[in-house]
Amino acid sequence: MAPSIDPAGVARSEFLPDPALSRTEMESLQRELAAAATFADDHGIDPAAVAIGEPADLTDGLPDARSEAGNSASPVVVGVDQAFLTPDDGEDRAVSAAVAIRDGAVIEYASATTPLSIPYVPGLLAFREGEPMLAALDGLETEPDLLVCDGSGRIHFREAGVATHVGVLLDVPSVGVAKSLLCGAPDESTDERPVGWRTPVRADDSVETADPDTASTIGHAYQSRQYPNSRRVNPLYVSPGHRVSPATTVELVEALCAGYKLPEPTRIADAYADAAKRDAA
DNA sequence: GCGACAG
DNA sequence: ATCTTGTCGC
Repeated sequence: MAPSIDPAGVARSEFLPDPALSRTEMESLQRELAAAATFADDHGIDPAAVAIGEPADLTDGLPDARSEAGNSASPVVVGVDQAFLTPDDGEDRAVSAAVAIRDGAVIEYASATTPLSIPYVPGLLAFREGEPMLAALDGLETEPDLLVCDGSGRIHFREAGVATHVGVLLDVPSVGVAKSLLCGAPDESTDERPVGWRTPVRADDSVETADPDTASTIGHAYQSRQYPNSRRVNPLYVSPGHRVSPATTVELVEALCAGYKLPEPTRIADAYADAAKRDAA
């Protein structure tokens, strides 16, 4: 019997990592996830409402979490990232970090350490890191209005990258932010572009488009940072995870970047994951 | 067979 | 992702 996806995420266990799953099985599960995903706006978040003006100062530790910070009516953006514990003997474990931000301030942190069941395989990242990410998100008291994941969403061979995988299982709007391109082709060369520049990333032969008629732009290359005289920073590759369109995805990421290459939610989650890893080690 | 590949 | 010091350039 074919697995079906419950919008509320009840069937999520079927889409979590399982050492017994074959590559082929994982790939077909991804096709189901892509079919269940929505690559159009269904969130009601105005990018301007989540814009972050000042970057967090991470030189002296993480910012304190203030649960009462910001306007309680403002959208909550949650950044998720991971670090890894690799003992010489024994199993690898993921240290997942989730950081909830509202009006530019951190209102909550949550982390989780989870054993990893399968190795990293390009295209199957979510089956390695999805479970750990969900574990950290489960520890959050705050309900996310938007998830910002490390890695791709729709920019994926089967249009089901980790941002889509997690977004669909939780049925929460999500976007994927990757530092390198998994597949697809940018419309223009991405070399030496100024901050704010963007170009569509279109599906190429390596992408199985669920909807050949409308699917062409699966994400964007977006230049979030550049140095004054040398143009050597690579762009970000952003793509819809779930319930966000490609165009809005770029707008949201642009609003969440505050001077650094990575959007603040993932930048802070990255620092938090490293700190949590230190404590665990 | 060769190439290419998020974290 | 991770192993790692200094170092070149904002």
